[in-house]
Amino acid sequence: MRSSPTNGQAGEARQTYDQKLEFVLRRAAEVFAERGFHRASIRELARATGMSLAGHYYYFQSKDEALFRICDHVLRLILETFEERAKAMDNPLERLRLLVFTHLEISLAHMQEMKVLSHEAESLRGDYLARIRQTKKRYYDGLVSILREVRGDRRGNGRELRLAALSLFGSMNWIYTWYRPEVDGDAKRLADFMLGIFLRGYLAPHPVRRAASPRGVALRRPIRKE
Amino acid sequence: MRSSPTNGQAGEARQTYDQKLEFVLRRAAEVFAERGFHRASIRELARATGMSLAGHYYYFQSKDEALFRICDHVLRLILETFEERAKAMDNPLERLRLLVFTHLEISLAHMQEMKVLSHEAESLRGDYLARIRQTKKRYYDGLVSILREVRGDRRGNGRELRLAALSLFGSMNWIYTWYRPEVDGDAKRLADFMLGIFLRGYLAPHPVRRAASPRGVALRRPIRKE
DNA sequence: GAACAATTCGAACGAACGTTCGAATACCTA
DNA sequence: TAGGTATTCGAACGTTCGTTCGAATTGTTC
Repeated sequence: MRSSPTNGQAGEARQTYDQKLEFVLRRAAEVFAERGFHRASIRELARATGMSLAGHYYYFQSKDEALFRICDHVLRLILETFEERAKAMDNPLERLRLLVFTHLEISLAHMQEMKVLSHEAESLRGDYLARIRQTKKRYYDGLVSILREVRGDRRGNGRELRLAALSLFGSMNWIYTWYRPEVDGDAKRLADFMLGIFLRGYLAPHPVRRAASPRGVALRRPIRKE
Repeated sequence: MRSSPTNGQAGEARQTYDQKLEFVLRRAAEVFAERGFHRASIRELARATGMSLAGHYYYFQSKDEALFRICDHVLRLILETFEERAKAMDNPLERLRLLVFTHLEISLAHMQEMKVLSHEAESLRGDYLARIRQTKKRYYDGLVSILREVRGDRRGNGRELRLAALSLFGSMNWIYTWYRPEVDGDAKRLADFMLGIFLRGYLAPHPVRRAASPRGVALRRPIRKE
Protein backbone atom coordinates (compact mmCIF):
# COMPACT_ATOMS: atom_id res chain seq x y z
CA MET A 1 0.00 0.00 0.00
CA ARG A 2 0.92 3.55 -0.39
CA SER A 3 1.71 4.34 3.24
CA SER A 4 1.39 7.88 2.06
CA PRO A 5 4.07 10.07 3.59
CA THR A 6 1.64 12.51 5.13
CA ASN A 7 -1.44 10.55 5.95
CA GLY A 8 -1.22 11.58 9.57
CA GLN A 9 -1.44 8.14 11.01
CA ALA A 10 1.02 7.11 13.64
CA GLY A 11 0.84 3.46 12.74
CA GLU A 12 3.68 2.29 10.59
CA ALA A 13 2.33 -1.21 10.51
CA ARG A 14 0.66 -2.21 7.32
CA GLN A 15 -2.98 -1.35 7.14
CA THR A 16 -5.60 -3.76 6.06
CA TYR A 17 -8.51 -2.69 3.95
CA ASP A 18 -10.80 -2.70 6.97
CA GLN A 19 -8.46 -0.53 9.00
CA LYS A 20 -8.18 2.00 6.21
CA LEU A 21 -11.91 1.96 5.73
CA GLU A 22 -12.38 2.70 9.40
CA PHE A 23 -9.87 5.50 9.20
CA VAL A 24 -11.61 7.03 6.21
CA LEU A 25 -15.02 6.89 7.83
CA ARG A 26 -13.73 8.36 11.06
CA ARG A 27 -12.25 11.28 9.20
CA ALA A 28 -15.44 11.60 7.22
CA ALA A 29 -17.39 11.80 10.46
CA GLU A 30 -15.13 14.61 11.64
CA VAL A 31 -15.58 16.55 8.44
CA PHE A 32 -19.33 15.97 8.31
CA ALA A 33 -19.69 16.91 11.97
CA GLU A 34 -17.76 20.13 11.58
CA ARG A 35 -19.16 21.31 8.27
CA GLY A 36 -22.44 19.50 7.96
CA PHE A 37 -23.03 16.66 5.55
CA HIS A 38 -24.25 18.55 2.52
CA ARG A 39 -21.81 21.35 2.96
CA ALA A 40 -18.82 19.06 3.26
CA SER A 41 -17.49 17.87 -0.07
CA ILE A 42 -15.51 14.78 -0.85
CA ARG A 43 -12.76 17.15 -1.85
CA GLU A 44 -12.66 18.38 1.73
CA LEU A 45 -12.61 14.82 2.94
CA ALA A 46 -9.69 14.25 0.61
CA ARG A 47 -7.85 17.12 2.28
CA ALA A 48 -8.54 15.57 5.67
CA THR A 49 -7.32 12.10 4.77
CA GLY A 50 -4.44 13.03 2.51
CA MET A 51 -5.92 10.93 -0.23
CA SER A 52 -7.16 12.00 -3.59
CA LEU A 53 -10.76 12.79 -4.36
CA ALA A 54 -11.25 9.74 -6.52
CA GLY A 55 -9.41 7.48 -4.13
CA HIS A 56 -12.26 7.61 -1.68
CA TYR A 57 -14.60 5.83 -4.00
CA TYR A 58 -12.57 2.74 -3.38
CA TYR A 59 -14.01 2.70 0.16
CA PHE A 60 -17.59 3.73 -0.43
CA GLN A 61 -19.84 3.80 -3.43
CA SER A 62 -21.42 7.16 -2.75
CA LYS A 63 -21.40 10.00 -0.29
CA ASP A 64 -24.74 8.77 0.99
CA GLU A 65 -23.28 5.37 1.72
CA ALA A 66 -20.51 6.97 3.76
CA LEU A 67 -23.11 8.84 5.78
CA PHE A 68 -25.12 5.70 6.29
CA ARG A 69 -22.14 3.70 7.48
CA ILE A 70 -21.18 6.36 10.00
CA CYS A 71 -24.69 6.61 11.40
CA ASP A 72 -25.33 2.90 11.39
CA HIS A 73 -22.03 2.15 13.06
CA VAL A 74 -22.43 4.43 16.06
CA LEU A 75 -26.10 3.66 16.48
CA ARG A 76 -25.46 -0.06 16.54
CA LEU A 77 -22.47 0.49 18.79
CA ILE A 78 -24.69 2.03 21.44
CA LEU A 79 -27.50 -0.43 21.05
CA GLU A 80 -25.40 -3.55 20.93
CA THR A 81 -23.04 -2.46 23.69
CA PHE A 82 -26.04 -1.88 25.89
CA GLU A 83 -27.65 -5.19 24.99
CA GLU A 84 -24.42 -7.03 25.63
CA ARG A 85 -23.88 -5.37 28.99
CA ALA A 86 -27.48 -5.80 30.04
CA LYS A 87 -27.59 -9.48 29.23
CA ALA A 88 -27.17 -10.70 32.77
CA MET A 89 -29.19 -7.95 34.34
CA ASP A 90 -32.82 -8.26 35.18
CA ASN A 91 -33.52 -5.32 37.46
CA PRO A 92 -35.23 -2.74 35.27
CA LEU A 93 -33.85 0.22 37.18
CA GLU A 94 -30.34 -1.05 36.72
CA ARG A 95 -31.05 -1.57 33.07
CA LEU A 96 -32.27 1.98 32.73
CA ARG A 97 -29.17 3.30 34.44
CA LEU A 98 -27.05 1.16 32.19
CA LEU A 99 -28.82 2.40 29.08
CA VAL A 100 -28.30 6.03 30.00
CA PHE A 101 -24.68 5.48 30.95
CA THR A 102 -23.89 3.50 27.83
CA HIS A 103 -25.57 6.06 25.63
CA LEU A 104 -23.63 8.91 27.19
CA GLU A 105 -20.35 7.05 27.36
CA ILE A 106 -20.42 6.20 23.69
CA SER A 107 -21.75 9.64 22.79
CA LEU A 108 -18.79 11.31 24.43
CA ALA A 109 -16.29 8.88 22.99
CA HIS A 110 -17.76 9.22 19.49
CA MET A 111 -19.01 12.77 19.59
CA GLN A 112 -18.54 13.43 15.89
CA GLU A 113 -20.37 10.32 14.83
CA MET A 114 -23.17 11.11 17.25
CA LYS A 115 -23.46 14.62 15.92
CA VAL A 116 -23.67 13.24 12.42
CA LEU A 117 -26.23 10.66 13.49
CA SER A 118 -28.41 13.19 15.28
CA HIS A 119 -28.06 15.86 12.69
CA GLU A 120 -27.93 14.20 9.32
CA ALA A 121 -29.31 10.67 9.48
CA GLU A 122 -32.84 11.75 8.67
CA SER A 123 -31.67 13.26 5.42
CA LEU A 124 -30.80 9.82 4.14
CA ARG A 125 -33.13 8.32 1.59
CA GLY A 126 -34.60 5.05 0.54
CA ASP A 127 -33.22 1.88 2.02
CA TYR A 128 -30.55 3.64 4.05
CA LEU A 129 -33.13 5.76 5.81
CA ALA A 130 -35.40 2.79 6.40
CA ARG A 131 -32.63 0.78 8.00
CA ILE A 132 -31.52 3.60 10.29
CA ARG A 133 -35.10 4.21 11.36
CA GLN A 134 -35.59 0.55 12.05
CA THR A 135 -32.58 0.45 14.36
CA LYS A 136 -33.69 3.65 16.04
CA LYS A 137 -37.08 2.16 16.61
CA ARG A 138 -35.58 -0.94 18.13
CA TYR A 139 -33.65 1.26 20.52
CA TYR A 140 -36.67 3.41 21.32
CA ASP A 141 -38.88 0.39 21.94
CA GLY A 142 -36.29 -0.99 24.29
CA LEU A 143 -36.26 2.16 26.36
CA VAL A 144 -40.04 2.30 26.48
CA SER A 145 -40.30 -1.25 27.72
CA ILE A 146 -37.69 -0.59 30.40
CA LEU A 147 -39.56 2.51 31.49
CA ARG A 148 -42.74 0.50 31.67
CA GLU A 149 -41.07 -2.07 33.89
CA VAL A 150 -39.47 0.57 36.07
CA ARG A 151 -42.83 2.07 36.72
CA GLY A 152 -44.24 -1.32 37.50
CA ASP A 153 -46.85 -1.26 34.76
CA ARG A 154 -49.50 -0.22 37.20
CA ARG A 155 -50.27 3.04 35.54
CA GLY A 156 -49.50 1.96 32.05
CA ASN A 157 -50.23 4.89 29.80
CA GLY A 158 -48.69 4.65 26.40
CA ARG A 159 -48.62 8.35 25.80
CA GLU A 160 -46.86 9.10 29.05
CA LEU A 161 -44.29 6.45 28.35
CA ARG A 162 -43.78 7.98 24.94
CA LEU A 163 -43.26 11.45 26.31
CA ALA A 164 -40.93 10.20 29.01
CA ALA A 165 -38.79 8.24 26.60
CA LEU A 166 -38.58 11.04 24.09
CA SER A 167 -37.79 13.63 26.74
CA LEU A 168 -34.96 11.48 28.00
CA PHE A 169 -33.64 10.92 24.49
CA GLY A 170 -33.88 14.66 23.93
CA SER A 171 -31.73 15.49 26.90
CA MET A 172 -29.15 12.93 25.87
CA ASN A 173 -29.07 13.66 22.18
CA TRP A 174 -28.81 17.38 22.63
CA ILE A 175 -25.46 17.00 24.37
CA TYR A 176 -23.41 17.34 21.24
CA THR A 177 -24.54 20.93 20.95
CA TRP A 178 -23.01 21.98 24.24
CA TYR A 179 -20.68 19.39 25.73
CA ARG A 180 -17.25 20.62 26.86
CA PRO A 181 -15.26 17.92 28.60
CA GLU A 182 -13.33 20.23 30.88
CA VAL A 183 -16.53 21.76 32.21
CA ASP A 184 -19.11 19.03 32.12
CA GLY A 185 -17.24 16.03 33.40
CA ASP A 186 -17.37 12.46 32.21
CA ALA A 187 -20.16 10.15 31.16
CA LYS A 188 -20.75 8.89 34.68
CA ARG A 189 -21.31 12.36 36.04
CA LEU A 190 -23.67 13.27 33.22
CA ALA A 191 -25.53 10.00 33.52
CA ASP A 192 -25.97 10.36 37.26
CA PHE A 193 -27.21 13.88 36.86
CA MET A 194 -29.62 13.29 34.01
CA LEU A 195 -30.94 10.05 35.35
CA GLY A 196 -31.22 11.57 38.81
CA ILE A 197 -33.44 14.35 37.62
CA PHE A 198 -35.41 12.12 35.33
CA LEU A 199 -35.98 9.25 37.73
CA ARG A 200 -37.21 11.29 40.63
CA GLY A 201 -39.56 13.12 38.36
CA TYR A 202 -40.68 10.04 36.54
CA LEU A 203 -41.34 7.92 39.58
CA ALA A 204 -42.95 10.57 41.73
CA PRO A 205 -46.73 10.63 41.98
CA HIS A 206 -48.87 12.45 39.46
CA PRO A 207 -46.38 12.44 36.67
CA VAL A 208 -48.45 14.43 34.28
CA ARG A 209 -50.23 16.64 36.68
CA ARG A 210 -49.07 20.10 37.37
CA ALA A 211 -46.27 19.93 39.88
CA ALA A 212 -47.00 21.29 43.27
CA SER A 213 -44.93 24.18 44.36
CA PRO A 214 -42.41 23.11 46.95
CA ARG A 215 -43.63 25.76 49.31
CA GLY A 216 -47.24 25.16 48.62
CA VAL A 217 -47.56 28.26 46.57
CA ALA A 218 -50.56 27.90 44.39
CA LEU A 219 -49.77 28.17 40.74
CA ARG A 220 -52.02 30.33 38.74
CA ARG A 221 -52.56 30.37 35.05
CA PRO A 222 -49.59 32.34 33.81
CA ILE A 223 -50.53 32.58 30.20
CA ARG A 224 -52.12 35.56 28.63
CA LYS A 225 -54.03 34.70 25.57
CA GLU A 226 -53.29 37.02 22.74
CA MET B 1 -33.02 50.36 -5.75
CA ARG B 2 -33.89 47.51 -3.52
CA SER B 3 -34.19 49.43 -0.32
CA SER B 4 -37.36 48.82 1.57
CA PRO B 5 -40.23 50.62 -0.09
CA THR B 6 -42.42 52.83 1.97
CA ASN B 7 -45.72 52.62 0.22
CA GLY B 8 -47.56 53.39 3.37
CA GLN B 9 -51.27 52.88 3.42
CA ALA B 10 -51.76 50.03 1.03
CA GLY B 11 -55.10 48.41 1.45
CA GLU B 12 -55.44 45.02 3.04
CA ALA B 13 -56.29 43.45 -0.25
CA ARG B 14 -52.90 44.32 -1.62
CA GLN B 15 -49.77 42.95 -0.10
CA THR B 16 -47.21 45.29 1.26
CA TYR B 17 -43.54 44.58 0.94
CA ASP B 18 -43.39 43.40 4.54
CA GLN B 19 -46.29 41.04 4.12
CA LYS B 20 -44.79 39.50 1.02
CA LEU B 21 -41.44 39.22 2.75
CA GLU B 22 -43.06 37.39 5.62
CA PHE B 23 -44.80 35.08 3.18
CA VAL B 24 -41.58 34.32 1.37
CA LEU B 25 -39.71 33.57 4.57
CA ARG B 26 -42.46 31.34 5.88
CA ARG B 27 -42.40 29.30 2.70
CA ALA B 28 -38.63 29.23 2.85
CA ALA B 29 -38.82 27.85 6.37
CA GLU B 30 -41.12 25.08 5.16
CA VAL B 31 -38.81 24.16 2.34
CA PHE B 32 -35.68 24.32 4.49
CA ALA B 33 -37.34 22.29 7.23
CA GLU B 34 -38.45 19.58 4.86
CA ARG B 35 -35.37 19.28 2.71
CA GLY B 36 -32.62 20.73 4.86
CA PHE B 37 -31.06 24.08 4.22
CA HIS B 38 -28.20 23.08 1.96
CA ARG B 39 -30.23 20.57 0.08
CA ALA B 40 -33.03 22.98 -0.65
CA SER B 41 -32.39 25.26 -3.58
CA ILE B 42 -33.82 28.64 -4.31
CA ARG B 43 -35.34 27.01 -7.36
CA GLU B 44 -37.34 24.79 -5.04
CA LEU B 45 -38.33 27.79 -3.03
CA ALA B 46 -39.49 29.37 -6.27
CA ARG B 47 -41.71 26.38 -6.90
CA ALA B 48 -43.15 26.75 -3.39
CA THR B 49 -43.93 30.45 -3.70
CA GLY B 50 -44.95 30.56 -7.34
CA MET B 51 -42.39 33.24 -7.99
CA SER B 52 -39.38 33.07 -10.24
CA LEU B 53 -35.94 32.13 -9.06
CA ALA B 54 -34.52 35.61 -9.51
CA GLY B 55 -37.53 37.26 -7.98
CA HIS B 56 -36.59 36.06 -4.55
CA TYR B 57 -33.49 38.16 -4.48
CA TYR B 58 -35.71 41.15 -4.17
CA TYR B 59 -36.53 39.95 -0.63
CA PHE B 60 -33.18 38.73 0.58
CA GLN B 61 -29.65 39.33 -0.52
CA SER B 62 -28.48 35.77 -0.16
CA LYS B 63 -29.64 32.33 0.86
CA ASP B 64 -27.71 32.75 4.09
CA GLU B 65 -29.60 35.91 4.88
CA ALA B 66 -32.89 34.10 4.43
CA LEU B 67 -31.73 31.42 6.86
CA PHE B 68 -30.60 34.02 9.34
CA ARG B 69 -33.90 35.89 9.22
CA ILE B 70 -35.88 32.72 9.80
CA CYS B 71 -33.77 31.68 12.76
CA ASP B 72 -33.55 35.13 14.25
CA HIS B 73 -37.27 35.67 13.95
CA VAL B 74 -38.43 32.56 15.77
CA LEU B 75 -35.71 32.79 18.39
CA ARG B 76 -36.61 36.37 19.20
CA LEU B 77 -40.27 35.47 19.10
CA ILE B 78 -39.80 32.97 21.92
CA LEU B 79 -37.49 35.15 23.94
CA GLU B 80 -39.45 38.36 23.63
CA THR B 81 -42.83 36.73 24.09
CA PHE B 82 -41.56 35.20 27.29
CA GLU B 83 -40.03 38.44 28.52
CA GLU B 84 -43.21 40.33 27.75
CA ARG B 85 -45.40 37.79 29.52
CA ALA B 86 -43.06 37.52 32.50
CA LYS B 87 -42.85 41.24 33.07
CA ALA B 88 -45.30 41.39 35.94
CA MET B 89 -44.30 38.09 37.43
CA ASP B 90 -41.85 37.72 40.27
CA ASN B 91 -42.30 34.17 41.49
CA PRO B 92 -39.39 32.26 39.96
CA LEU B 93 -41.31 29.01 39.75
CA GLU B 94 -44.04 30.76 37.81
CA ARG B 95 -41.44 32.26 35.54
CA LEU B 96 -39.94 28.85 34.89
CA ARG B 97 -43.31 27.39 34.05
CA LEU B 98 -43.98 30.33 31.80
CA LEU B 99 -40.68 29.91 30.01
CA VAL B 100 -41.28 26.23 29.31
CA PHE B 101 -44.83 26.81 28.19
CA THR B 102 -43.91 29.73 25.94
CA HIS B 103 -41.06 27.80 24.42
CA LEU B 104 -43.28 24.82 23.66
CA GLU B 105 -46.24 26.86 22.53
CA ILE B 106 -44.20 28.76 19.97
CA SER B 107 -42.28 25.65 19.00
CA LEU B 108 -45.49 23.86 18.09
CA ALA B 109 -46.97 26.88 16.32
CA HIS B 110 -43.77 27.45 14.34
CA MET B 111 -42.48 23.95 14.02
CA GLN B 112 -40.76 24.50 10.70
CA GLU B 113 -38.91 27.57 11.86
CA MET B 114 -37.89 25.79 15.04
CA LYS B 115 -36.60 22.85 13.10
CA VAL B 116 -34.60 25.19 10.93
CA LEU B 117 -33.30 27.03 13.98
CA SER B 118 -32.29 23.88 15.81
CA HIS B 119 -30.91 22.17 12.79
CA GLU B 120 -29.27 24.77 10.63
CA ALA B 121 -28.53 27.92 12.60
CA GLU B 122 -25.08 26.78 13.64
CA SER B 123 -24.08 26.44 10.03
CA LEU B 124 -24.37 30.18 9.60
CA ARG B 125 -21.16 32.13 9.40
CA GLY B 126 -19.64 35.40 10.41
CA ASP B 127 -21.89 38.10 11.74
CA TYR B 128 -25.08 36.09 11.27
CA LEU B 129 -23.75 33.30 13.44
CA ALA B 130 -22.47 35.70 16.07
CA ARG B 131 -25.82 37.40 16.37
CA ILE B 132 -27.77 34.16 16.66
CA ARG B 133 -25.39 32.89 19.28
CA GLN B 134 -25.69 36.11 21.21
CA THR B 135 -29.47 35.82 21.35
CA LYS B 136 -29.23 32.15 22.28
CA LYS B 137 -26.89 33.07 25.09
CA ARG B 138 -29.26 35.71 26.38
CA TYR B 139 -31.98 33.09 26.46
CA TYR B 140 -29.77 30.52 28.13
CA ASP B 141 -28.57 32.98 30.76
CA GLY B 142 -32.16 33.85 31.53
CA LEU B 143 -33.05 30.23 32.15
CA VAL B 144 -30.00 29.69 34.34
CA SER B 145 -30.82 32.66 36.51
CA ILE B 146 -34.40 31.48 36.90
CA LEU B 147 -33.20 28.02 37.86
CA ARG B 148 -30.87 29.57 40.41
CA GLU B 149 -33.76 31.47 41.94
CA VAL B 150 -36.03 28.47 41.91
CA ARG B 151 -33.52 26.51 43.83
CA GLY B 152 -33.14 29.38 46.25
CA ASP B 153 -29.41 29.75 45.70
CA ARG B 154 -28.73 27.55 48.68
CA ARG B 155 -26.82 24.94 46.82
CA GLY B 156 -25.59 27.19 44.09
CA ASN B 157 -23.36 25.13 41.88
CA GLY B 158 -22.67 26.60 38.49
CA ARG B 159 -22.04 23.30 36.83
CA GLU B 160 -25.26 21.77 38.09
CA LEU B 161 -27.20 24.76 36.91
CA ARG B 162 -25.56 24.42 33.55
CA LEU B 163 -26.42 20.75 33.25
CA ALA B 164 -29.97 21.35 34.40
CA ALA B 165 -30.56 24.16 31.94
CA LEU B 166 -29.06 22.27 29.03
CA SER B 167 -30.94 19.09 29.84
CA LEU B 168 -34.18 21.02 29.87
CA PHE B 169 -33.34 22.73 26.59
CA GLY B 170 -32.47 19.33 25.18
CA SER B 171 -35.84 17.87 26.01
CA MET B 172 -37.62 20.86 24.52
CA ASN B 173 -35.53 21.29 21.41
CA TRP B 174 -35.66 17.64 20.49
CA ILE B 175 -39.41 17.80 20.07
CA TYR B 176 -39.33 18.65 16.39
CA THR B 177 -37.89 15.21 15.72
CA TRP B 178 -40.90 13.36 17.07
CA TYR B 179 -43.90 15.59 17.69
CA ARG B 180 -47.23 14.44 16.27
CA PRO B 181 -50.11 16.66 17.31
CA GLU B 182 -52.75 13.96 17.30
CA VAL B 183 -50.72 11.80 19.65
CA ASP B 184 -48.80 14.15 21.86
CA GLY B 185 -51.33 16.81 22.68
CA ASP B 186 -50.90 20.53 22.91
CA ALA B 187 -48.25 22.78 24.38
CA LYS B 188 -49.85 22.85 27.80
CA ARG B 189 -49.82 19.11 28.11
CA LEU B 190 -46.22 18.84 26.99
CA ALA B 191 -45.15 21.68 29.25
CA ASP B 192 -46.85 20.16 32.26
CA PHE B 193 -45.28 16.83 31.59
CA MET B 194 -41.75 18.01 30.94
CA LEU B 195 -41.74 20.55 33.70
CA GLY B 196 -43.31 18.05 36.04
CA ILE B 197 -40.55 15.55 35.55
CA PHE B 198 -37.86 18.16 35.57
CA LEU B 199 -39.04 20.10 38.60
CA ARG B 200 -39.47 17.17 40.92
CA GLY B 201 -36.07 15.91 39.97
CA TYR B 202 -34.43 19.28 40.10
CA LEU B 203 -35.86 20.31 43.43
CA ALA B 204 -35.45 17.00 45.18
CA PRO B 205 -32.48 16.54 47.52
CA HIS B 206 -29.07 15.43 46.31
CA PRO B 207 -29.59 16.14 42.66
CA VAL B 208 -26.33 14.67 41.49
CA ARG B 209 -26.12 11.64 43.70
CA ARG B 210 -26.81 8.25 42.40
CA ALA B 211 -30.40 7.32 42.87
CA ALA B 212 -31.16 4.77 45.50
CA SER B 213 -30.01 1.27 44.89
CA PRO B 214 -32.31 -0.71 42.68
CA ARG B 215 -32.57 -3.31 45.39
CA GLY B 216 -33.72 -0.72 47.83
CA VAL B 217 -37.37 -0.31 48.35
CA ALA B 218 -37.17 3.41 48.16
CA LEU B 219 -37.58 3.84 44.44
CA ARG B 220 -39.87 0.94 43.95
CA ARG B 221 -42.54 1.99 46.31
CA PRO B 222 -45.95 1.27 44.94
CA ILE B 223 -47.31 4.34 43.36
CA ARG B 224 -50.86 4.97 44.20
CA LYS B 225 -53.41 7.36 42.91
CA GLU B 226 -55.36 7.31 39.72
C1' DG C 1 -51.66 59.03 -20.80
C1' DA C 2 -46.80 60.14 -19.14
C1' DA C 3 -43.40 59.57 -15.77
C1' DC C 4 -41.59 57.16 -12.23
C1' DA C 5 -40.79 53.72 -8.78
C1' DA C 6 -41.64 49.05 -7.16
C1' DT C 7 -41.66 44.41 -8.39
C1' DT C 8 -40.81 40.29 -11.22
C1' DC C 9 -38.64 37.71 -14.70
C1' DG C 10 -35.65 35.06 -18.40
C1' DA C 11 -31.31 33.98 -19.34
C1' DA C 12 -27.03 33.48 -18.34
C1' DC C 13 -22.54 33.26 -15.47
C1' DG C 14 -18.78 30.91 -13.04
C1' DA C 15 -18.08 27.83 -9.43
C1' DA C 16 -18.58 23.71 -7.01
C1' DC C 17 -20.50 19.39 -6.68
C1' DG C 18 -20.72 13.90 -6.92
C1' DT C 19 -19.21 10.59 -9.73
C1' DT C 20 -16.66 7.93 -13.36
C1' DC C 21 -12.79 5.73 -15.68
C1' DG C 22 -8.61 4.43 -17.60
C1' DA C 23 -4.06 4.86 -16.28
C1' DA C 24 -0.54 4.79 -12.87
C1' DT C 25 1.43 3.12 -8.74
C1' DA C 26 2.23 0.05 -4.74
C1' DC C 27 2.19 -4.38 -2.78
C1' DC C 28 2.25 -9.56 -2.64
C1' DT C 29 3.45 -14.04 -4.17
C1' DA C 30 6.21 -17.02 -6.72
C1' DT D 1 12.75 -10.77 -10.99
C1' DA D 2 7.99 -11.17 -13.17
C1' DG D 3 3.18 -11.08 -13.12
C1' DG D 4 -1.05 -10.20 -10.94
C1' DT D 5 -3.91 -7.98 -7.67
C1' DA D 6 -4.97 -4.15 -4.65
C1' DT D 7 -4.95 0.56 -4.20
C1' DT D 8 -4.62 5.40 -5.67
C1' DC D 9 -4.69 9.03 -8.84
C1' DG D 10 -5.45 12.90 -12.59
C1' DA D 11 -8.59 14.50 -15.49
C1' DA D 12 -12.62 14.98 -16.92
C1' DC D 13 -18.07 14.55 -17.25
C1' DG D 14 -22.67 16.35 -16.67
C1' DT D 15 -25.42 18.58 -13.35
C1' DT D 16 -26.90 21.76 -10.10
C1' DC D 17 -26.04 25.52 -7.44
C1' DG D 18 -26.21 30.71 -5.82
C1' DT D 19 -26.10 34.84 -7.81
C1' DT D 20 -26.31 38.68 -11.25
C1' DC D 21 -28.34 41.89 -14.53
C1' DG D 22 -30.83 44.19 -17.90
C1' DA D 23 -35.27 44.06 -19.43
C1' DA D 24 -40.12 43.51 -18.80
C1' DT D 25 -44.11 44.11 -16.05
C1' DT D 26 -47.04 46.06 -12.63
C1' DG D 27 -48.63 49.69 -9.63
C1' DT D 28 -48.87 54.60 -8.21
C1' DT D 29 -49.05 59.58 -8.91
C1' DC D 30 -49.56 63.50 -11.49
